[in-house]
Amino acid sequence: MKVSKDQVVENRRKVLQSAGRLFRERGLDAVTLNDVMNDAGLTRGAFYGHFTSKDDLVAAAVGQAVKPSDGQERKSFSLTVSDYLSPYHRDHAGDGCAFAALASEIARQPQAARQEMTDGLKARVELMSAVAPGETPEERRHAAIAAMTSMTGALILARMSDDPAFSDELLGATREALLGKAV
Amino acid sequence: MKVSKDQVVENRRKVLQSAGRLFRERGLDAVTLNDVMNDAGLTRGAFYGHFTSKDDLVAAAVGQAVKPSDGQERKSFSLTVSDYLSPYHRDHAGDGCAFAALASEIARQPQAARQEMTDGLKARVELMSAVAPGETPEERRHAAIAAMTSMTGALILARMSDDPAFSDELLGATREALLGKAV
DNA sequence: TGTACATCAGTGAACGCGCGTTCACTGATGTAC
DNA sequence: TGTACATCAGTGAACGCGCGTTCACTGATGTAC
Repeated sequence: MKVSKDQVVENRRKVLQSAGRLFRERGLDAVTLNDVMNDAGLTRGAFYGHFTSKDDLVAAAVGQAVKPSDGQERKSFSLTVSDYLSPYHRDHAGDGCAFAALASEIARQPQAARQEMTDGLKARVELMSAVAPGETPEERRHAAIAAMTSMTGALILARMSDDPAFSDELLGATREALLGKAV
Repeated sequence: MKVSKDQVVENRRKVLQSAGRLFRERGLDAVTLNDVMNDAGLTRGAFYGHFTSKDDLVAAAVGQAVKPSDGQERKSFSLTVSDYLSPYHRDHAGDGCAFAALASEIARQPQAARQEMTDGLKARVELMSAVAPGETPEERRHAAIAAMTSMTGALILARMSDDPAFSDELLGATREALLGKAV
């Protein structure tokens, strides 16, 4: 049955939110359109009213997921790093960093999704450059990039490891390298 | 038709090699058993004489792919980092680092594959600790881990980026952070 | 404002395809004598 | 060493399943008067 215009907007929002969470939790291929639509409270057939294909959904969901949430840009460098490399973040991929959860798969996706994620990463580097250590803007930007690549790699490898102590060690050693032993 | 015992061993080796390369190039889900067997010069039906399932192949291929090749352990720290973060490595995933290519997907695979990769990562950290900078063994081990997480993250994000200049910048800034500006 | 009707978002069954997996068969290997 | 036959790695057709996608239909919305 037809629904109100507001409901259409709300439904699309729910689909994108469900897709963003499920993709980050289980990966792109393991999540079916049925999974996404049911999670959003709709049925399979309604999908093509909102998106033209699964690829289209992936690109839109990634674009949404890499958009920095409010408040993120206000955190200090050391707090950003500590939160990112926390066991909690490792164990909750669904509402965590989209780069760590999806970058490998997005690398093999069509152009649209890659561009969404690339733009999101550039924006994140910009934000982080404002709080990263360094004397000059160039130094701060490079420190921001190095921090992003370190954190993403550490989270990915920590999630892969099936040995909890080793997983913790990966996070800890990476945090030390970025912040020094004191923190 | 039946083949000689030597040929059986050789065929299994070829299948593992093809799987390792194709998985790293295209990801686990995008590679079919048909792809792997054809690449190895065999047909689909022969697969189950060598492995019990695709999951079984994934675990075996990962175990093979993370085994350090000869000569790798003899490289200096700075050469290891420079080679790893090179555009060539970024653009040739098939015979490159299995952690960067597959860790995200292996995290969602059954126990066997995760354990193979975790053991491979532990071994790699050990090897790298021998050449990593630091005064004490603990410092060198932490430096080795920090280098591994940085390099893996940088390669993954550089492969994802659809902007070549930005991709190069990710590699370069990470290399500088690990080796200093001089190198 | 109230009513009649055209619109169209959502439903759920159906389709086609490609995948992992199975299996009856083939014919070269390797063993028993 | 030579020969007959049992073994079994590989073949390729077939199966069943689940996926992305399509479509005829439904019924609430929102517009025209």
